[in-house]
Amino acid sequence: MKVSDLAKAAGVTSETVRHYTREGLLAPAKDPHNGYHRFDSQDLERLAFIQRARTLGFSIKEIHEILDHADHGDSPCPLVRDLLASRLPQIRERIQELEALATRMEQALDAWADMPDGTPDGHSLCRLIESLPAPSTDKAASNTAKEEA
Amino acid sequence: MKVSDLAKAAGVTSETVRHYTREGLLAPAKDPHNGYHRFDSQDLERLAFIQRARTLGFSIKEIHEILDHADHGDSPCPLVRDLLASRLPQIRERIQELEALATRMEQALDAWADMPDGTPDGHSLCRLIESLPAPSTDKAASNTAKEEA
DNA sequence: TAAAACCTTTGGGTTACACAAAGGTCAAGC
DNA sequence: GCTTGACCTTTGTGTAACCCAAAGGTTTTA
Repeated sequence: MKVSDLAKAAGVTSETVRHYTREGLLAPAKDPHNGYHRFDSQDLERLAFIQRARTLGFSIKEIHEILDHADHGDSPCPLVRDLLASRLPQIRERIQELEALATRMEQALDAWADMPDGTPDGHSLCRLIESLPAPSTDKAASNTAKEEA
Repeated sequence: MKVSDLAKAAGVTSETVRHYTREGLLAPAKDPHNGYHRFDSQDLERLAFIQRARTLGFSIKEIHEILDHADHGDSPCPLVRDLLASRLPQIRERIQELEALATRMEQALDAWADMPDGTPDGHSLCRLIESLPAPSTDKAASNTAKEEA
């Protein structure tokens, strides 16, 4: 199989396949004649494995470790369990943060009715935002607004 | 105030202040003698505004737009409302995804008891992961495992 | 056989900073 | 006055997981 064949079979883009290949998660043979990558059914299984691991929240680097273990004949399962166990509370925490964020957003929208769209007057840019509680200046806390695309 | 003074007053790092300055969110005067940035109380207010906006999930680029509106004498409030309204459902969706992720992780951990830590045999890397449902190869769906640090 | 479709590698873009390096500045103590 | 340490500047690099464009070779197809 060529790149796009594998990509289609797994439901990802060719770019993703190339990315994993660059990162060493997939190690296809190369056709000596034209330099094309040649993937086989094992690569497809491996890619399916990667996709499943991604749905568990594992990073590419972690999946790399897991695959390395397996490639060395060691069971990666204990590693997988440890990673899951340590990641789960972080996910829960992240959910809490996002729920708090959603709540703040809703409250802000609800508060809209009670506040005029004041033109900035040098003291206020947008009262809606300025009426929020000040983010704690405490180093320890505050991880509230991490967003991704 | 110098960089670190402002940073301390707002509870952020000096690097963050410099970052916002580079990005144009803050526009301090420069001491012609030594090239040091000079921030005043308005910059502190502006920085506090930025922090509050961040807690609402706004990106730096969005905050830049909001501030530009205000700097031009226009009320940024309608913009803020539109951004909030369009972002909120995305946050809700993200929460759903993370909850589904947490559930999968828990189920995986629960399933541990029923599965041996098999050494990889060429057919199975880690049965725990391979027993997961296959990620849909459907282009439309599937955005399950976006993680950040 | 020529064009369409696909392959390769290389390099840049995305987010919001953190961090290191190289070099100038400033406050304090001796 | 001078050394030292703390702080300032700009510039460049790294982060996560890809996406996208460019330049140039290959394969397939009409």
